[in-house]
Amino acid sequence: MERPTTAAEAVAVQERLRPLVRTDRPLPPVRTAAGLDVAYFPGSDRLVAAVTVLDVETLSTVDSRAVRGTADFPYLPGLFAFREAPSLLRALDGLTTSPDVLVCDGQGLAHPRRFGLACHLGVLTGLPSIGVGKTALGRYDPPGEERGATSPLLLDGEVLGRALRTRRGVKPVFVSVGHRCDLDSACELVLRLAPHHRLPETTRTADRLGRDLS
DNA sequence: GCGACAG
DNA sequence: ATCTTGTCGC
Repeated sequence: MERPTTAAEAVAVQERLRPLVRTDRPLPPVRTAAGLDVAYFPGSDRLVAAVTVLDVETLSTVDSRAVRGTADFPYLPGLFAFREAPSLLRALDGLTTSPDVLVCDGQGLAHPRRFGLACHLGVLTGLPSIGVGKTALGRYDPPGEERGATSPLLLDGEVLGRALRTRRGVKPVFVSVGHRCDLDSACELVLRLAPHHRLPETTRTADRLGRDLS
């Protein structure tokens, strides 16, 4: 991936890659889904990028990879991908198998320039991708309390994702399309991946893997 | 000056 | 993201 030095350069990269995002078709059939997450060493820019690949039927882990690295870009809202994507791409390269979809820890189209981490990783790998954020970027009304309830996630007056209740009475997650996917199939998959907990099993296993090594 | 601000 | 105790609930 390209590695800009300044915020202005990073924005330019996003503007150039943005037209490559495809969201006009539903997610192709999915057998395996990858979870991606990054854990940091306390008080430093050292990190562990972790990827786990799960069988979506059994939710068992069929492949995984973790790599150590550094955050070579500061954390700036809207430029999050430049901090974590380089290491995550190295982790993906180390996998034995190629997952059918990437489930990313962050936003996809729900982004000031419509190019969040999930779009970024999707375009650079060519793989379908979905963004699942723990906090919203944009505004939303609380979805119904029951599991599976959704409400639109709005940014700049545009529907860019959905608040999705994966567990009754628990704060929703925020789903947006990354690449080669539509919002309906993205939410459907996230719900399948999160039968018991708030977050999908993909991000839970990746989070654990990275945390254990940091 | 004030509020917003993925991880 | 990470720093942090106890507490309520399944």
